[in-house]
Amino acid sequence: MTESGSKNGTRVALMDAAAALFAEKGFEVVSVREITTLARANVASVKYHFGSREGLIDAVVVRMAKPVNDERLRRIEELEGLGVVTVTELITAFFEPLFSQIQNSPLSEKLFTKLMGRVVGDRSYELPEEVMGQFREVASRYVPAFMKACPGLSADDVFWRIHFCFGVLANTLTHRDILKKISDGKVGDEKLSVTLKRIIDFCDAGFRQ
Amino acid sequence: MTESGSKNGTRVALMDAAAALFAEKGFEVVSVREITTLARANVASVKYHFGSREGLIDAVVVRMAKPVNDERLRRIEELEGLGVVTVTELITAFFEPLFSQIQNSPLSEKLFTKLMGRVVGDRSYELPEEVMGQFREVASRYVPAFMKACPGLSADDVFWRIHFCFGVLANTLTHRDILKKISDGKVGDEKLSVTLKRIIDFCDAGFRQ
DNA sequence: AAATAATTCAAACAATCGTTTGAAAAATCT
DNA sequence: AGATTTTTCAAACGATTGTTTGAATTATTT
Repeated sequence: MTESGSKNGTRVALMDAAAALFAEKGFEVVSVREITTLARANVASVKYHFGSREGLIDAVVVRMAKPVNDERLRRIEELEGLGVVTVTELITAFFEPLFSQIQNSPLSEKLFTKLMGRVVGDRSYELPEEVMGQFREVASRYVPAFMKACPGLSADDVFWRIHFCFGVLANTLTHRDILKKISDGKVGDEKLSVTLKRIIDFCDAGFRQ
Repeated sequence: MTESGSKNGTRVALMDAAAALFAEKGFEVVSVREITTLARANVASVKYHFGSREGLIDAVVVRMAKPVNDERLRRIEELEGLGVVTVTELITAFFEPLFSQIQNSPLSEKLFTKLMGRVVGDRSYELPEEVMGQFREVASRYVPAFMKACPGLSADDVFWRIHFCFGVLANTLTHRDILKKISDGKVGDEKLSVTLKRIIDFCDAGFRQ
């Protein structure tokens, strides 16, 4: 009944295996048996530790999204404590937490970004209410900040543009391979930090118009 | 053995039903029996007309993507025949064909846009090679045009920014409901043409930076 | 009208799905 | 140590998956 530590071996093994498989193939097409096989655990362990397959998915998503949204909130507070805030700073504070969590993840950079893209963008999967609540809270903090940073923008404008930024992010993270295919292999290989800068610049310009 | 017309009743009924269900739920989670039930056809009709479930998916995707990509090619030729082309014109020529096809679709505007978003953005589904080839062709025409319109941009830059535009589009089309949830129902209800203008403006600014 | 081809149909295929069971094993506590 | 709880396990559950069959039906051609 310990909270964490050396116990929960099977539990985290299941989540790690599930995360890797979800990243590679998507939430809907990975079976419980695939997960338990990769985790070297019994089929029934999913029900025991997470109640159901859905419970496992939710746990994986929450584990990934929680620290990101927490850092988003931490960073906007930090920004607002310093005085006037620019759009560029807000966008950076919104995006960078995604990438700063890569180090803390059991997944490789590639798999982590893919999974994150799926969490943000995968259709046919309903986000857990806990994560939706986190997004709501993040939005409730960032939207007014964006409105203050861009006088003349309505709340509608800001919501839509944040939504657009999400889209850029989600599509970029999961679909670098498609870019490679379309460009005949000429484009798509670069360090993640370079890509992140591209994203931020694009969204920054789009936001400010 | 006629090409089209009053024949192929079951065939198009299957595609219409499948398209509606794919739009609503995603490609991976719709069963053949769901489709055939909605189409009032026999289970075996999918194998008979399309070879397999995959074949049906591909047919639905091709039917949707083909005219859009055709119009994209038509419009860029039209533009280039007129002389100097601006980024805004290119982006518009790239996006509008998506929306001008709504009238020709058996789906409602809402379902059509959702399905289109899935075609562009759904992970865990591999696009048919035919459609990938179309995208390649479209890219091979638009990328040089964008480079000419934005002196100083490399091919890398252009590919990435087109990729970003795709992301904005895909996420916007399928996830208007999420925007509504996050904004507590305050944002998300507006005519499609208004949203399209938002998208174009955002991408236009992002592209030109 | 007879013959041929195209299409539909009910029924069953084997495979896999998520879940459940109840007992064995391991870990923890008294 | 024994008692108690937590965790694992093999085996099977019923349901659903995409696919296949072979005969019945419909449409087309001769």
